[in-house]
Amino acid sequence: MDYISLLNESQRKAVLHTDGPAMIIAGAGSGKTRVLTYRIAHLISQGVDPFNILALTFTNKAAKEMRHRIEKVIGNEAKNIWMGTFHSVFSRILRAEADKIGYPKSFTIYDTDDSKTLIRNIVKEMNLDDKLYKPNVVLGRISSAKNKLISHKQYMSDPVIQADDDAAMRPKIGKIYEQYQNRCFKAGAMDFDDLLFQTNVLFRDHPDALNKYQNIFKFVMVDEYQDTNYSQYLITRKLAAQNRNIVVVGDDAQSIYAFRGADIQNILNFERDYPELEVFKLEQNYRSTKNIVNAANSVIKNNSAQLKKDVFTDNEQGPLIEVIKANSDNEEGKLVATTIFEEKMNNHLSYDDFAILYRTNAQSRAMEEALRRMNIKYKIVGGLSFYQRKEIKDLIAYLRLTVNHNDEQALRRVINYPKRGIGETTESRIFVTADEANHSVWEVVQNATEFMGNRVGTAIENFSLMIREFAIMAEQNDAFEVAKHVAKRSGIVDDLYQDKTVEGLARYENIQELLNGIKEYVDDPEKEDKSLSAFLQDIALITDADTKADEQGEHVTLMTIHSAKGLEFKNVFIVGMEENLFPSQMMLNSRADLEEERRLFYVAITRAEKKLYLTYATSRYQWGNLRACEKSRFLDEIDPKYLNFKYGDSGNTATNSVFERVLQRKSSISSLVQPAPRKQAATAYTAPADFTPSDTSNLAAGMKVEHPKFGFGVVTKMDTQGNSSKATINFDEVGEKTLLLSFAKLRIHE
DNA sequence: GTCGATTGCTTTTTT
DNA sequence: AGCAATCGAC
Repeated sequence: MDYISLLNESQRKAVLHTDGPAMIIAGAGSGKTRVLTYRIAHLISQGVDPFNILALTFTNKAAKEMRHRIEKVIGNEAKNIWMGTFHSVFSRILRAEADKIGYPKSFTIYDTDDSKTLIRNIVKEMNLDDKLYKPNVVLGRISSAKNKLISHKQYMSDPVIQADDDAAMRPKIGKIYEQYQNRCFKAGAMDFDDLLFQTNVLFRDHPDALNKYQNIFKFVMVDEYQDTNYSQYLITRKLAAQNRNIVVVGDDAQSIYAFRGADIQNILNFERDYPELEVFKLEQNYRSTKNIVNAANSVIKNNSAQLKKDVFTDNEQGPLIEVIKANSDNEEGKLVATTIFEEKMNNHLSYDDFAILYRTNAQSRAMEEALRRMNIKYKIVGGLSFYQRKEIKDLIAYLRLTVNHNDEQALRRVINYPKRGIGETTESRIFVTADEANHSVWEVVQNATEFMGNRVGTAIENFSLMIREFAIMAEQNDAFEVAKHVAKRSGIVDDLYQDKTVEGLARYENIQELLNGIKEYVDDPEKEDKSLSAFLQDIALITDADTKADEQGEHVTLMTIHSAKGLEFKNVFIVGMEENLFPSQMMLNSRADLEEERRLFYVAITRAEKKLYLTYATSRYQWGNLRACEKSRFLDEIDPKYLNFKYGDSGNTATNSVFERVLQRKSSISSLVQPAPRKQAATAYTAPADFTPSDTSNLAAGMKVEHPKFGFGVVTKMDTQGNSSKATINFDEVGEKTLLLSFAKLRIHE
């Protein structure tokens, strides 16, 4: 295959560069993936062994796609390339080298929920204020420390960090970090950040291991380099230290993961580390129309910190970008759905040609509803994935515990599910006992009758025997056989089968689906290791995409802008273009944050090939009540000559776009489309800041009271039974309510 | 120890 | 509005 002729000049130069470090600055839609795949193909055609190539991507999806494309060029050999996300590649390596750093070979990978639960437990055990030490905040601190390779020891001895935490009124985070790390270690578990952190530890403390992988990975390639953090940067630097054959591809304008520790500094570091570096710039966009490319450029221009780059396109001018204003989030959904329907019909398109992008997952709801109402098939990427469902996590927890008996989070999850009379008290006693007697938790579980009462002790020991049985079975059988057995024997299947509600049935089916998935996994001829342990390792790193997105007929795609990175669609809707939503409220505090938000907008715009729609609503439901919204500042940053305002506030003249027609139709059947009048204000009462509940022991009928949520009202009836009192109160706004005085916060007036 | 009710928190993005 | 953690009652 003569792939060279398919490339433009700068692409070709980048592909033909096979020796020494290089950086490819690739603008959006400039054929970055094409360059990467062809470069790998080229290396192999030059005689490089695919086993010596390491290609790191940011998502599983990207890895899969690239492998697929390389396969097309060079055939089966592509399978032998080391390709995957940082997390998946290095978890494989850690698995092989685990004993060197003191972890079990089949260590567990804690997902974010596991981490948060563990932190919650630790905070409780340390008797700290859980209002202050919220799992999210604490995990965030720990995570960013790990991404900078700061261990808990360093964390605690660093005066600057300590000062930060002190100032935030959270001086104990270092202590929590230490506890957290110890507990993970004892449980034989790594969290996402550990996969990278421990890889660094491995390479730091075991030069032989480092050397081994340096020799394997003679050629290193990193995609989306702008999104790597320090920990990842250091791994690649170490791996490439000997051969110096490292090529990174990135676009600083598309750096959108600073919140996860990604650091633009890595690009600068890169230039410093490799003075002999060659830089290639890919500036021609092949994806989008002129209007879209230019609009994107006019947006990103507002950022101060950018590498110099000039993205242009030879594509057609294309239609203007439509800006659509709606009155509510529901109307926004309707307008989007209707427009998609009309566009598809008029232009003989497929629903596959449409994507709806939003800033936050919560926005999908209104869109889904509208699409469903119009019978438009859609698919949501991301959000709560299959593996996050309770019943799935339950079964997985059994499997995890089977493979790793010390997995604390898994044990806690299933020791009393299905119910076997091991309650909360007993559970914490297990852990306390383990701690005091200096045993592992599993030792206590196995010999529970020694430590606790006979009845509960037997229950626990029976549980441990069951897990042992699973483990023995797992030595001889593949993941599917074990999982099938576990699902039955554990009682999960029975438990779900009892529940005849719709949701219960769905849960039952989900278990079946998981089992099917495991079956598929073991039947996959490309998987060498079909053990339960290997399976668990694999799925721990699967998040959203991979789950057969493309198989089920044509559909509109819905996702966050973050998950849309690297993808492209003919028609793109960016919805929720409102202040405090996009840009997000949380990102308005610093210039750096706002610029990241703007890059995110840039990414969103450049997903579109042919036509782009930007929509916003003037009101939207948030936390259960209606809020007025203002249109996003980002809309004003696009040069208006690329825009076509619709239904805007500035009374523009009619044109014949699909959208206009939609609106006209809308007004003619307004009774159908108008959102039902909402009761406002009634529930929107918010207590004044100085609200303090009164002592209600002398409350009596006729008194005027104020409730933080229901507002003002008059007590109409008192009802005291024993020591619990109920008051019936007629509220001005929400009518009569009966409240338990021991609960209700009431302020007595007059 | 379990169940149902109530509170209060969430929403930024992901491996 | 929706969910999880918590609380109170049986």
